[in-house]
Amino acid sequence: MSHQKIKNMEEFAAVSGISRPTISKYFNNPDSVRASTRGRIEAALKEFNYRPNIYAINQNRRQTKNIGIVVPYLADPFFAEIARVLERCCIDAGFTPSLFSSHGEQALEMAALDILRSIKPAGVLLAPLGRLSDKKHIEQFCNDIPTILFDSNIEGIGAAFVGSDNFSFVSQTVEYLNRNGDVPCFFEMKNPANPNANKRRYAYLEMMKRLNLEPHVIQIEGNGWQFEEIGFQGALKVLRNDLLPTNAVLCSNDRLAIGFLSACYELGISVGGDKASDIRVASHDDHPYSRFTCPSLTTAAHDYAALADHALGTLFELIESGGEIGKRQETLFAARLIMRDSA
Amino acid sequence: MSHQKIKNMEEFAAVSGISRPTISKYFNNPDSVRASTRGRIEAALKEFNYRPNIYAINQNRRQTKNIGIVVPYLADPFFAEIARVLERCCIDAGFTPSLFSSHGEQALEMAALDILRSIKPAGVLLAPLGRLSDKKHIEQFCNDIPTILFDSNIEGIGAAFVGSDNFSFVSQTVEYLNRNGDVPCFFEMKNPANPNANKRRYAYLEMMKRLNLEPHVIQIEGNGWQFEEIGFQGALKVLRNDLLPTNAVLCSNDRLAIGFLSACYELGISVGGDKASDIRVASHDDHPYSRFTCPSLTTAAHDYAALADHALGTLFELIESGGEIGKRQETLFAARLIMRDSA
DNA sequence: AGAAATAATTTACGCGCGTAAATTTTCTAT
DNA sequence: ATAGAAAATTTACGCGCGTAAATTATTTCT
Repeated sequence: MSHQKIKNMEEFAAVSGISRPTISKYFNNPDSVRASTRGRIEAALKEFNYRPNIYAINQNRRQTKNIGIVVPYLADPFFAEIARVLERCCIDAGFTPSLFSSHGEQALEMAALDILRSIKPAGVLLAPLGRLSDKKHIEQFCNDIPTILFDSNIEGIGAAFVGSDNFSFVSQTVEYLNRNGDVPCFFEMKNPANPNANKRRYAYLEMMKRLNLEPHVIQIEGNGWQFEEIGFQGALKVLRNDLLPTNAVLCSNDRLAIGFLSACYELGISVGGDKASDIRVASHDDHPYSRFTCPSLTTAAHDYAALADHALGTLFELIESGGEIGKRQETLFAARLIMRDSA
Repeated sequence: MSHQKIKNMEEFAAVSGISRPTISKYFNNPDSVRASTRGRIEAALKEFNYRPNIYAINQNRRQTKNIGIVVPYLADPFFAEIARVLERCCIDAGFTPSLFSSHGEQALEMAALDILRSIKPAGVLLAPLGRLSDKKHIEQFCNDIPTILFDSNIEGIGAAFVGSDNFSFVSQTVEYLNRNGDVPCFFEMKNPANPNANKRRYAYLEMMKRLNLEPHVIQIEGNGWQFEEIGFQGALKVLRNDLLPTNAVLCSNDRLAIGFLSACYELGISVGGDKASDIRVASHDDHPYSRFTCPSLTTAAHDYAALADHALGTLFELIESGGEIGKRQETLFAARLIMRDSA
């Protein structure tokens, strides 16, 4: 049964029989006080259930223990998953993560950064919207607050970038599709929001050149983050008008592919890696649902854990070094090919 | 070009030529100062770009402007979507939402509540894990902080509950499946984490009784929040062993249905509302991807906006009334049937 | 045991703001 | 123009904690 309600550190110091500055020291770093003292404090803590006021702490500390995480679109399971891993790592490292989603809108990305500013985070992990981002706004933010960009790069902005090696992704899928003689065409949005999309197109073109094959890029209309719908509508148009130049389709990302497969199904076009199927489809990202598409989707997987580890590791270095980390580094992680039924 | 950096409200008061208490008043409520004064403050604000220190504000205010939002599993697009709507409403109402995901784990749900405690939110919207929740812990939290439960009810806990009328969901889908003579069987997890699952089963049984049909409940193994995988494996087992009692399957939720459809595809079982198909499948939730399954999924849709509106409306009332709102109310929203190709 | 090193205590100030009371200024209505 | 109301100012205190300096107590080592 816990005793009277403890109001502040002063009172807690009184009931625990330890001076307030020592209590304060303990909460900053439990190991900074003698073991016997620590024991007495923790005993009192059990009995009285006191927690320091986080606002008073953060007002006075030079640095908060907050880490901001901003993703462009949280309803995209890819970002939900990466956010989950990042949050966990932050907590394990003794930081308090704050998660924000830009929901695909520039205004909300800016709003998220403004709120982040106000909570004075020790550091921020930002996956920018990409093309829609207000780069000046982000640059100003990065000048004031230690920030590491991930997933979507903006040249020269942020202390570092951690993302995917898009060439690794595309080279593996292209090679795989081509392994038994199919010529892959590339299916993407005409105006992709995410710069990875452009990198993937370049990688596709480069790979086709290396393989001495003629490249075919199919660019569909559509804006925003409803990629499945965009892929679906785009695929309907392409398939109905028989605009598919080859019988192997490489989608820029899994969400487009989900729409593409849905359109194939609707039109009665069989998809699969076997000879009997009309076309083969592969993609990139290993979206959590790519296992459950019909047919299951052959794709290239991110290493979520490695990406999260490295991004946070770099951020912690940055924080500890007081915001100086030397030259801006870009780290890219390779893909792992996931072979399923669609190709 | 902005002038020198303003450090605090004192300095901002100096450069704007207005007294600090008036500035403070302005930030608490811009309409509480005379229009001419407001104009001068906002002019200075443009020029100097000052923002009050949020920690100092929250330390001294009786109430923060924070609202906590906790969902059980953010990688579930249903919760991602509802969180998105809730966040938006909070911001529009002048509050600062903080989003947390329990990631399907009791420990993380408790951790989220503990962090929420520390930021002393004006109110909290909590969608509990359900069966996995530590009810005592949640109850204690609700005793201290104005909290409204949503999606998943815990009897008697929280100031109010806002959720779905599961009978409305199930009655519509059952009736629809039965409209041309099919007898729907009910496909669900044996140990569902979410209490809605149980309500849906009861609703199914009740509806079958009313229609004078024999009910068939298929309960599959599996734990956790990987519903698609659980539905997929469960469906494989059921379909391979020919355990399907009828040719119309009503899944408890769309994520299970996504797995079910994937299994059907893999086994070459045709799904659809037409005569030629082997079975019909329907479900509940109108998951963002249910439009893109193969075939597209007939389901019952939530009214996200109404749910969010009402939950936040109730929370604001609760906050304004100082935590007293009278009797605990439970509000349930009806479903809207979405007819697609799977049934 | 005593000296040196380490840890805890006492004392005191400051962080940036909310807020209350008393006073002065400005506005509104007659 | 003048009284009364409304708004702004002045003054002052407190929130809960970080943190620094000086002092005292405790531990560690020879």
